[in-house]
Amino acid sequence: MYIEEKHGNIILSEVEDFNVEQIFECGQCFHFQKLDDMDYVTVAYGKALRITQSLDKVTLHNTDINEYNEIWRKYLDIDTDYGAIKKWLVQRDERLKEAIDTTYGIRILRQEFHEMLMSFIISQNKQIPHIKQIVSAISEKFGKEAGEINGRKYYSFPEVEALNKITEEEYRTLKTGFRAPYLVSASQALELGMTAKVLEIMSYEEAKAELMKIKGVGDKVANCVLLFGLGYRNAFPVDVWVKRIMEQVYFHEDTPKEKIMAFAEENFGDYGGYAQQYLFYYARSFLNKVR
DNA sequence: TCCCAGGTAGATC
DNA sequence: GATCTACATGGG
Repeated sequence: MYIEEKHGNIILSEVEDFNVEQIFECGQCFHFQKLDDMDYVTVAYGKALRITQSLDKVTLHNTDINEYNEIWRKYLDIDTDYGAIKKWLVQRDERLKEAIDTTYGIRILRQEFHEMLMSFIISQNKQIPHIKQIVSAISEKFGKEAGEINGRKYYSFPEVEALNKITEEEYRTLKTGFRAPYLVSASQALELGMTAKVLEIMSYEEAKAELMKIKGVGDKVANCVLLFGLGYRNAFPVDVWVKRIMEQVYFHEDTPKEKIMAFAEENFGDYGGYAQQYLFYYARSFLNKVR
């Protein structure tokens, strides 16, 4: 891969294992907008970024090499060798091949911890379009301006300080329903010093236990936060879709979540998070059509 | 009208 | 311990 700064953009050439549509549509991120085919805007770390792709050329619009190195390089997981990970997973288990061949261009985004915590609490028992809608409503009402692209303003997810001013009633007016008190308890935990820095130095089990002390954070939400917001790439969130696809591919019968998680830990190990995301997106693309 | 959605807490057995 | 259910809101 080559990087150059040109006309106020950062251009990545000869990019491998990268598909901007798959990266944003695969269900890991709720804070983006599709402008056109292979043309997306994402909001993270206080900035809005337009990303376009044509074959193996990826353009990060209106940014520079400093910002790339400080934010987007890690956010887009540029330094991880996905070719090697996919090869390892398929060698380990041939049954992953079809899912990985279909969703080949996913990258696990490194998103902000506090946003992942709040977003995945919102996500429970909700469909992705509605989750996106609530995340952008919260951001527009309580976040800061993160940039203007094609005449539209984008807003970052509120920082901890701003989150703490949101009442349960306000969360309810934002259509979060029964999750409103959960969101309040999560923002209190953030206020009391639960940060990415603190959690990152813990073991996976310790960090997960810490997250699950928050009311409204169970096993699945905790694993999503660990995977997408804290860098624990062994985390394997099991939701209805992952359960369905794992049952179809591996178990051929109704199987408890615990058994699925144990299987993933045993077979996918440190790469469980990657396997999970390939399977999740494949399940949503493929099982939808079969039904 | 009924069922489901990137689930979890609390009750009940 | 392992299951059952209520929980807001929206879409098919």
